[in-house]
Amino acid sequence: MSRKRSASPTLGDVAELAGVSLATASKALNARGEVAAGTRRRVLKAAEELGFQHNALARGLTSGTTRMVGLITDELGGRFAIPILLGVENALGDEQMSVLLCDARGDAIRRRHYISTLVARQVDALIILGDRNDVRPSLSADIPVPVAYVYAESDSPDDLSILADDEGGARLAAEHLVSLGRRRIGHITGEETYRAARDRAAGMAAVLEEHGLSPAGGGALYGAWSQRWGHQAAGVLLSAEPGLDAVFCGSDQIATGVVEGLRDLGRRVPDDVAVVGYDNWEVFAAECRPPLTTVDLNLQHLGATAVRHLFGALNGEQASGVVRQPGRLVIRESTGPAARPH
Amino acid sequence: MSRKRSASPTLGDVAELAGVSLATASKALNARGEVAAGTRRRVLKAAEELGFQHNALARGLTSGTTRMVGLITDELGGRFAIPILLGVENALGDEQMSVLLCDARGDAIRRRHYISTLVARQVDALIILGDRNDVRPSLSADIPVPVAYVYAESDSPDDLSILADDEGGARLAAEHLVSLGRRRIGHITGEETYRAARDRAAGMAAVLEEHGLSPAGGGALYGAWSQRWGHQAAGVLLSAEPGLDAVFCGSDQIATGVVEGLRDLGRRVPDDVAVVGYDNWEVFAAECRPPLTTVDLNLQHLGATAVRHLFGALNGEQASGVVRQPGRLVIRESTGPAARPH
DNA sequence: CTGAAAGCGCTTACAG
DNA sequence: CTGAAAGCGCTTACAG
Repeated sequence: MSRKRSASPTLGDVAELAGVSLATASKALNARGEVAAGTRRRVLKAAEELGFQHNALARGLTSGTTRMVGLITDELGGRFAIPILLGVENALGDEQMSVLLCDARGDAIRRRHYISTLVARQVDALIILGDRNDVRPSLSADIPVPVAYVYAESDSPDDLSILADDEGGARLAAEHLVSLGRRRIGHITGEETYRAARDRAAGMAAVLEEHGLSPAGGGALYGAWSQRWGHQAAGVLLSAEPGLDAVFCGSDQIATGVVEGLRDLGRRVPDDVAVVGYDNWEVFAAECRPPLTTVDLNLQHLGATAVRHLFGALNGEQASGVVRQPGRLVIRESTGPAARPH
Repeated sequence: MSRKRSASPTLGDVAELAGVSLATASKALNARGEVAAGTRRRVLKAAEELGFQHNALARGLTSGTTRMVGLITDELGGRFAIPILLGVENALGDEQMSVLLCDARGDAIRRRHYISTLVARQVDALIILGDRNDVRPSLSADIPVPVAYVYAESDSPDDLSILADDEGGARLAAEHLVSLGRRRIGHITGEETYRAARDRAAGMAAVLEEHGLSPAGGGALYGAWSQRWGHQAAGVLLSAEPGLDAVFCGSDQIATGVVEGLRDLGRRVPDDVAVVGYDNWEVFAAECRPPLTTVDLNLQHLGATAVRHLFGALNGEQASGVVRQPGRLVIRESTGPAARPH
């Protein structure tokens, strides 16, 4: 398999075979219009015959655009990077663009290094993906191409940040529970150091207040982003609030633990207690017994939105500020109509 | 943020500032040795001052190497692509190389298209990632650079395939259970259409036979790669084999369902029944109650191995055939010492 | 040790 | 409509 890179046919070869000049061959292949139909046909045929492919390097050098976008992630292994990356890749594919991927592994030095590597590679634009939704220092200073910050927010108002609406997502969940007639609603979530956790708690608290309700257990229970914590916290919440009739969870993993914990304590889901998750992570949400009603942040769409804005910027449109993209509620059985009317 | 790509300094600018020729500047920066120390210093200083970065396009055009590797995945969203990708990215980063990522989404046309795009972009090598470990038709015919097939096997012996040793991984699990004194060992796994499922079942069956044991329930129970199936199959297996004392599962997801199913039927894990998973997918394996003993296929290492072989090929080493990389057993509480001696 | 020149493979004014 | 020429930013023999 270690064939040497065989001399691939060049535009010169095509021109020769077609009996035209380099310039004409180039114009014909690029459909620049100013070529006779017959000539064009001959060139196309020659290219076809030789299996000609433009050398992207040479093309980039002359045209000034590489049709490559650099994507820097913080933590590819994390849960958020992949769906966003997928959305980016999809959107770029539609435009015949490619993504050059770098994983900074949460290291600032490495991030700077990758940025300059990508710039040296002449990417047309850059996407900087965060693994949590906190605000972070802008990195745009030395970047001569458009940049989009996705998921994590840049602290500079001159930058473009594309964010998921965590507070709004939480509101959807809470409104849903309230509309189902639930009144004693608790919130079990992950680490308080995450803005995601705080935003979701805030969204939920706001809805409860609007409806004149107070949070079951006195407020959000912060802990870890794990099933184990959910399982444990379910017990804690239940002793604090025996009349508990709903729990909104900060993640589907937590929700899975909560559902098990409630079951172990003899509560039926959703009959006694309705449960809502967050993330719509299929392997948890769909496989939970019962399957979870949850909030889908539409991360894939987040990536696509970033690409769209970047294209805008490349076309000279102004691109800065914060775009906050709404999530949606996915309703499954864990909030099925309550058995007990209120 | 939508600054135009400002005229980045070129090598010419550096040469001018340093008062030397283009050629000398190039040699100085590339440490080609044949430059006076003082000159070299001046050039370096000038480069530093201007914030000079080589234009990778121009460099690639003249040097014939881009230091980019194309990576084509089948299904980025799948469970296997990410760890492997991470391993590749890591290994490449050490060599100052970048990865150009394309997701073919399991579409053959799209795969072909991406291959030619990547070749046109002059990648130095290509990695083709499969999302299941089946054998697939070689794609190397039109690829003028070294190619490594990872996770899925190419059907051509001239190609290089880097695979996980699924049968060996299953043997580790089965040997572990037998060594613990378990004798009535069942196997619950995913879809039989997956070679992964068949290989693992075969590895387990071989070990049982070597020890003169026959499989609990009469043989592998094939189903789906889900907790739900695990939960259900646990019941099936238990009625077929009431004396069941161990289950080897085809995935951690399945194992999670099995553990729950056994608990629902009044069996204690590991006291009554030991359970082994597969994948070492942390969010399941570590969060299961009890945490799962499982097989880690070392996927990240698979990616690194592919990169190493590819570098070998770039240096003219012969690179073809199948490399099968062993997994390892991760022991957790789900196989803790049996309470009942046998 | 240094530099002028050719060349990598393309595109794009500019003449004809 | 067609083509000769310059140029993109670099590297690398080759002379000096």
